[in-house]
Amino acid sequence: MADIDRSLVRSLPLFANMVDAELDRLLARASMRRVTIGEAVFEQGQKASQFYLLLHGRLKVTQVTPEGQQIIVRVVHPGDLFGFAQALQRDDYPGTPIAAAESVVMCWPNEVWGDIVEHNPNLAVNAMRTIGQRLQEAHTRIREMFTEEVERRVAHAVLRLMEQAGHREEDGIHIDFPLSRQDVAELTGTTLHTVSRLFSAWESRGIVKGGRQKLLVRDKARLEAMAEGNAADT
Amino acid sequence: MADIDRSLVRSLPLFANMVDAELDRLLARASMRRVTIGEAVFEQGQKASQFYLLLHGRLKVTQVTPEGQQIIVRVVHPGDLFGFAQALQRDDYPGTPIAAAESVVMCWPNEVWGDIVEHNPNLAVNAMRTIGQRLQEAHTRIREMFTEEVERRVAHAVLRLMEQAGHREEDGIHIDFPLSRQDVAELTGTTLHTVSRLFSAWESRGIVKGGRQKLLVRDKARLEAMAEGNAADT
DNA sequence: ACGCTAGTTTGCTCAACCGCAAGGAATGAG
DNA sequence: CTCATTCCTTGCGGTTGAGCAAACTAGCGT
Repeated sequence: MADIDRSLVRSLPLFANMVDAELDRLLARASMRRVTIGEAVFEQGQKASQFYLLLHGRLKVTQVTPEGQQIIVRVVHPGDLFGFAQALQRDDYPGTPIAAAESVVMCWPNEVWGDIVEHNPNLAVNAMRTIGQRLQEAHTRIREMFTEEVERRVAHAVLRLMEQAGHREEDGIHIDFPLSRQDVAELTGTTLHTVSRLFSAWESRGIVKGGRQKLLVRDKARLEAMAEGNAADT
Repeated sequence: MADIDRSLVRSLPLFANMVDAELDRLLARASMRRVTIGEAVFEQGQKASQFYLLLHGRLKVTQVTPEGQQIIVRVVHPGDLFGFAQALQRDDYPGTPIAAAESVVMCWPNEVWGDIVEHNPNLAVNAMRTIGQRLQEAHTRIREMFTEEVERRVAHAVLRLMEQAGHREEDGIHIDFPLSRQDVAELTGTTLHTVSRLFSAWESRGIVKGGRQKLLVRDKARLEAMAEGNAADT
């Protein structure tokens, strides 16, 4: 297999305090894979044999309920680990990561995980932090679901996406990957109808500008005010 | 400080593969504390200086929204770690654990955590599994919130409590700690009114038997059927 | 350039569930 | 034993947002 360049991953916080030699040893065992839009990296329920790192692109992790309803559990951004099911004491993958944009992932066989933890406790600590943050996020989301109305939830979700995937443009901040109304609905626990209505209302007030699988935030401050529940008139 | 007996914690999965000497060393640095009903072990937002293990009793971890709404993030059962905020890259506690029953907790100063991870990667791995499971749970809950109606959510919550804190009795399974309607509401994201109504309806169908801060599941099968969405007639 | 498909907008209707309000039972304190 | 507190029950509107249906449009392939 072709060598993988160190520089690809060196800047990631996950590998921040790892010496070069160690890093190279890790990369030697990795493989890479391109994933095209709409393709799944692996499938929910499938036996977990590898763990992954997203290098480039964007993934949405979906789960399907027994009744067939689909929801988006989270969005994977470049630099995030995902699919490390065996670290979580289960042998199948709990969700399906689908490419929302052209993506490149890196992966290792499960056995490598044990070695990493043994030889490089630092990395283990980092990984734990990552999971911890994810847990925080999940709790935040639960709290929002419990206590907030749809409009505020959607506002929060958009703000979060903006932070994580926003890209400054001339007339606002653009979310950097194809994102349909349906996606936002599945992220916030509503229907695409409601999301569409909300976006329309916001657009007429000049807060955002929508498009097909596109979203541009023009007035971050007003959006934040709405997320905090300040009755948004005008 | 009085020595803490090894047998107290030996049976916990968290310490499963730790040698006696190591365990003793850990216990030597621990302190213990009794918590009475309604008392908080620590407060949300407070600076995190220690991490904890619940030995006996039951805690409900609450969060308060900026608007003052309270929700129960999770229930801590004996043997669970909690309040290990610094492992999650934050220096304050994200929630307030309140004793729902007379409880006994064990705690260590934060510095111990680093030592543990260094000297005993096994424990770190176990801890990570714990967090991982918690993340799973959170995702399950999110999915339920998104897709299920109140009745099914409450059914699920009750079933989960039953698994984790159920105690076989003559005419059903009793939930082993004081649990008000309000608590259930805060666990499932509804109001106590709705919960009360549901319990009444269930009781009249012989599925559960309620009481003041008490709940007895008489017909687990029917409850499960309801949680799965099978229209519950009769 | 054309049609096709997937994504989007919008209107209408209806049920679930919350909020308010008022009364009722159980537990504990004195 | 009595009172007070806390928890629980139940009724009644009112809203929110889901569900259904139908038209619209941007972009893609041929």
